[in-house]
Amino acid sequence: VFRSLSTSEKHLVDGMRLSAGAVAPNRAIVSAGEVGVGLYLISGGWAFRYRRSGDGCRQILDFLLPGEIIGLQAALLGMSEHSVRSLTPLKLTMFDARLVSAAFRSEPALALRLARHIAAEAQRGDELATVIGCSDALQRLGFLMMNLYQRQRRRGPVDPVDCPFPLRRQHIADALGLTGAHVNRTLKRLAGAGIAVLNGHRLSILSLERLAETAGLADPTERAAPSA
Amino acid sequence: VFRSLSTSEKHLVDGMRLSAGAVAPNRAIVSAGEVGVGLYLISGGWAFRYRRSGDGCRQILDFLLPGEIIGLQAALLGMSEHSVRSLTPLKLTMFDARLVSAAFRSEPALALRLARHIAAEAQRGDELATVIGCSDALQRLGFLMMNLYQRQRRRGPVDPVDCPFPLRRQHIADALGLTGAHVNRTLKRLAGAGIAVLNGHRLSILSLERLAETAGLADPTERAAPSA
DNA sequence: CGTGGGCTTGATAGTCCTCAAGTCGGGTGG
DNA sequence: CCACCCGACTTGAGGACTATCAAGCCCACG
Repeated sequence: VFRSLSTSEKHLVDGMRLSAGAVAPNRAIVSAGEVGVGLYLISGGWAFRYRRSGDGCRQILDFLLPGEIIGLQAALLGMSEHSVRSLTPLKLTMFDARLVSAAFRSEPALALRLARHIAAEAQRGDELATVIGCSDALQRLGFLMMNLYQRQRRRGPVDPVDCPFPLRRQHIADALGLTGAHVNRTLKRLAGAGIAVLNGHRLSILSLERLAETAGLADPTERAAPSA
Repeated sequence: VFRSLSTSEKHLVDGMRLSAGAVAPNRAIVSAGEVGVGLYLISGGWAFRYRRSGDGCRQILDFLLPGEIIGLQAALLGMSEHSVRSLTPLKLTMFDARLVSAAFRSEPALALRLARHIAAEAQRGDELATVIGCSDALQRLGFLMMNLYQRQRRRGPVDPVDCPFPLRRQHIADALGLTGAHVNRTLKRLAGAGIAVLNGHRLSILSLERLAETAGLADPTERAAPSA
C-alpha cells in the first residue's frame, strides 16, 4: 500500500510513523470493541482478523500478509468490530491513526489507495461469505489453499509444491466454518486425490489446475484471488 | 451518505448527477465482471448484492436500502465482482462514477464519507460471514430479521409488529446459506415460539428481546446492526 | 523422560439438503 | 366474472454432510 510514494506522501507517512516492533505468534493485536486502535503495517509474518459469535465460536474473516494494513476499518469508523491476532512471529510498523484523516485532507492519491485497500478487503469478505454459504468442505478447503497461494505468489515467487501455510487445523476450521475433525478428514481426501498435501506448516499443491477446479474457479492463472 | 453537504460538495455532486429513474422489481442493475459500472444512489425501494458460486449457487451478500450507494466498490476498483438486482420497485439516481475520484481530489470530507460507507459495507460483510460460519438456521434467521429491522429503524420510525420485509423465501435462503425448504421450517419454529412471524412481505416481531437473544446478540437496543 | 497440545481417527447423532407432491394465491385471458 | 395457469409457498420422507464426543497417537518442549 505504501509502495512508490511521492515525496510529499512519504513525508506525511514518515511523520506519522510511531515505532516498529516484533510480536510473538498468537498474540492479540487489536480487540473487538476497542476504540482508538492503532494503525499497523505488516512488514513480515502473518496475522488474521476474526470475530466471535454470540456463543463464543470464532470466525476468521481474513488472513493478513506482509504489506497489508491492520486497523484501517477502525481508523475510519472509530472502533474495531473485529479482533486481530498474530499467526506467525510478526514484524509491525505502527502509525498514528490520524494518518488516515491527514491523508484524506492533504494527500488524495494516498487516501485513494487506502480506500482501495478497504474495498479489496471487502471483496475478500464477500468472497469468503460466498464460499462458506455455497460450498461444501472440499471446495472450501480448495478455495482457502488457492487463495493463500495466489496471494503469496502476487507478492513474489512461491513454489506451489512447497509453499508457506502457517495455519493450524483450528485456524482452517474457523476460517471455513467447519470443525477441526472434519477439516482433517477433508484434507485427507484432497491428499488422496493427489491434489494437495498439507504437511506441518507447508502446503504442496500437486496440481494447480485440479485444485482450482476443486475450489470452483474457472482458470487458475486469473481471478482466484481478487486481493489488494 | 449525501446528507447535509457543504456548498462546494453539493456543487460537485450536482454536476455529476446524470439521471434519475425507476426500476421494476427483480431487474439486474450491475453484473459481476462489468467494467465502468455506474454509481447509483437508492432514493426508494430495496436492492441486493450477490455473487454466484462456481456451481451456480447464489450468495446474497447484502441488502441495500434507501440512502445507500450501488457501485462504490466498482468505482474504486474499476470492476464489480458482484451483481446487484432490484428487490422491490426501485428509484435510483445515477451519477458519473468519476464523482468518486473527483471527490478524492477536491472534496476530502466527501471522500471520507465514501470511504466510511465502504468500510461499513465491509463490516456488514464480516458480520454476515460470522453468522453463516458459526450459527445454525434459527440464529441466522433471527440475525437477518434483527438486522433488517434495525437498519430500517435507524432511517425512521418503524413498527416492529408490522415492518416491511420484501424478501422471498429464496432471498432469505440465499442470504443465509440455507435452502428455501429449510427456511420455511425454521420460520415456523420462530413463529411457534412466539418470537416473530413472517406474513407475505411484512415482518411481525413479537418480542424484540427474544429475537435479539435468538440472533445471539446481547442487547437489542444497541449493536445489532453496525451499518452506515 | 514426562507432559501437554495438537493431530488423527472412529462411532454416533443431529442438522440440513434433496426431491417430490400438494396447496395457495395472484395475474391473465377468455 | 370466471377459469386457467404459473410461480411461490408448504410439507413430508429419506439421505447426505458435518458436528460431537472420545480415545489414541505423535511430536515438541520443558
